[in-house]
Amino acid sequence: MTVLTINPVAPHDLELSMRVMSSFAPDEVKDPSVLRVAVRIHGEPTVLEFRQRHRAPPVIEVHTDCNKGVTEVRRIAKWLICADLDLQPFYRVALSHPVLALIVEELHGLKPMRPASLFEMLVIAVTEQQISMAAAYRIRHRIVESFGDEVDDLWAFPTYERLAETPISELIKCGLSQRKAEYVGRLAYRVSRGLLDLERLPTLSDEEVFNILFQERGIGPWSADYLLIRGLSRPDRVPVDDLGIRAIAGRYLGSGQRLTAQRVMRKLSSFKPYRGLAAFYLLAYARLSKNYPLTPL
DNA sequence: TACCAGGTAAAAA
DNA sequence: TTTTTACATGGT
Repeated sequence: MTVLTINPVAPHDLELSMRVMSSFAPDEVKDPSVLRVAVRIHGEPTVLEFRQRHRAPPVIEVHTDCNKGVTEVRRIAKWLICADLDLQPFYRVALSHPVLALIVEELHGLKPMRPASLFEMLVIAVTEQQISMAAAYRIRHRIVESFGDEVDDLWAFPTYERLAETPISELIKCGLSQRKAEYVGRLAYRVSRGLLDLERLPTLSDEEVFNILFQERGIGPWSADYLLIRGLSRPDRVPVDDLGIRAIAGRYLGSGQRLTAQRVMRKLSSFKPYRGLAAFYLLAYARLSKNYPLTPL
């Protein structure tokens, strides 16, 4: 058993972040004070357990049975919870806005959580195209339980090598359309052959990442931006065609009706360069509120 | 039962 | 060049 300590950039509220994440992905969380994730450390499926020990300054403890590659464990652990993300500059911008000021106060310390790998994020994006998040989640669940690796009671997401050698017909059996199954198979193949270099993306600018992803079959503008904001936590990126964002921007920043993509960007423009974080906070607030107490402006 | 849900590529006009 | 269409599952 290895235990290591992470000191995230303050503020960081892990339990709040977990509550928001689990509201997006209908995974039953047994103990809300512990985050448990299956990842691969140098290829070996391992469970990481996160607990927040102190609030200010934030201290988070990570437990794992993996006894090799402590450096890699720390890197992935920090990556998963966005430990290095500094929310303060965003908060300073948000506080000057009547609606966001209330929301960032309510959700102080909320950080997005990332999937364990950018390849998983690619598959998440493809599965969530057009269909509901619940339907996409169920399909992904079947993919994970068919081709992933079980560790304790959790599943590590399938490797791209595994999905690259999986027949398209097997992916279709998980509930993907013919087309999406081809996208996933092709992306897995291209990553495994080094034709699509995901490792390089974190070092590139938003536009460079967007242009690389947009060239891939099955990755359109929505998916490219979805990976940028959710997979790479680029704080200014907004998947502007996103139905959820268009609805929530209408509810909190507009008339109540779903906005057009153009109007979403107009409404978010004052949060530059943190438009994506602003959208994330709006979505998170809506998810956590049974009703929607903030009236439209 | 319909219809819509955090889009995309390819066909048709 | 722009517009239309097929597509998969799950919730309401």
